[in-house]
Amino acid sequence: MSKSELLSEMEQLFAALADKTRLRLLNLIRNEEVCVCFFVEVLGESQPKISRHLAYLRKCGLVSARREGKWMHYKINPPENENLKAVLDETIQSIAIQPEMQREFDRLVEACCSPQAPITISKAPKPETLLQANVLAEAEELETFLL
Amino acid sequence: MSKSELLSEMEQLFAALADKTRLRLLNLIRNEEVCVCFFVEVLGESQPKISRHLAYLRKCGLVSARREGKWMHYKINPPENENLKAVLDETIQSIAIQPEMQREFDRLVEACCSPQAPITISKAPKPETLLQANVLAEAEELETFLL
DNA sequence: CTTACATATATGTTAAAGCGAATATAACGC
DNA sequence: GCGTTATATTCGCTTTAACATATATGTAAG
Repeated sequence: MSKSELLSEMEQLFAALADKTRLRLLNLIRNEEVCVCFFVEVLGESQPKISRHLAYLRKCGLVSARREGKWMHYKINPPENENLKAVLDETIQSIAIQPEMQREFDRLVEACCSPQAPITISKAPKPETLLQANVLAEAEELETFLL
Repeated sequence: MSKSELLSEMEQLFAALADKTRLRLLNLIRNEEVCVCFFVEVLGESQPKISRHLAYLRKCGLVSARREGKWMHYKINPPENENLKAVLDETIQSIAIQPEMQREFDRLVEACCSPQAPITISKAPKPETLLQANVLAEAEELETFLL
C-alpha cells in the first residue's frame, strides 16, 4: 500500500456506510446472497432508490452482483485490507443486534419462506441458508408442539 | 435507544469519518488533548480548513474543546454507545499503524518538543504526555550513547 | 484602549449525492 | 416479433459539504 492509500479507502468505505438505506441493505445481506426484489419488499423503499444504493455499493466494491435470469443477487464483497474488513464486520455486527434491524431481517426470512408471499416475489429464487434456517425453525416449532 | 436511533448515529459517525483531514486530525488527538496550532503546523493545511473540520467534529460530538487563554485544545469525546465506540477505536487503531500517519504523529512530537520549533507555536502549551514521552526517548538515546 | 495573536465564522463557488418520476435495458414467455 | 417482469439508469431538482478568501471574535499584552 503506497502513500496512505488506506486513508482514501477509508474515506470511501465510510462514505458508503454513511447512509441508512445502505446500512439496512448490508444488514440483509450480512450472511449471504439476496435477490433485489426482497430488498424492495422488506425495506419498503422504491425500487429505483434501492437500485441506486446498490449501484453505489457496487461501484465502491463493497458488494458484488450475480445475475440469475431476470433476477440479480447481491452479496457482500469484503475489503481486502484487514483493517477495513474489521471495521466493516464490527459495523455489521453492531447493526445486526439492533431490535429493529433484527425485525427487518426476520421480514426477509418471512418474505422468502411464507406460502402467502406477495406474487411479485413468490417466484424469485430464495436465499439458500435462509430457507434451511426457516425449515429448521419450523421443525423445532413442530417438535415443541408435539412434546 | 428508540426506533433505531443507532442507525442515525452511525450515519453521523461515518459521515464524520469520511474525510481524510478529519481522519488525520483524529490520529493526532488519539491519545490526548492537542492544541489547534499544532494541527495547522503538522498537517500543513490552512487554518480555516482545520478549524472548519474541528467544528464539524465538535458539532457531531466526536471531539470536545477546551480553551486555555488564546489556545484551544481538542480531544476525542468517545461515543456513549459501545458499538460506535468500538468502531471508532478500531478505525483510529487502523490509522495509527499506517507509516504515513505515524510520521505525522512523529511530526507532532517534534513540533511540541524541538528547541527550534517555529516561533508561531513555540509558546503554545504542549501536550503533557507527549513531552514526557519525548523526554524519555531522549534519556534513552543518551543512555545508549553512553554505553 | 489599541494591537497582536489564536481561532472561528461568513461568503461565494463548485462538486457530490440524495430524491421521485420517468424511461431504458435485459431476460423471459408466448 | 410482442408484452411482461426484474432491475438499472437518466433527468431535474434540492441539499449538503467541500474549498479558498476574507472577515470576525476572544484573549492577552502593552
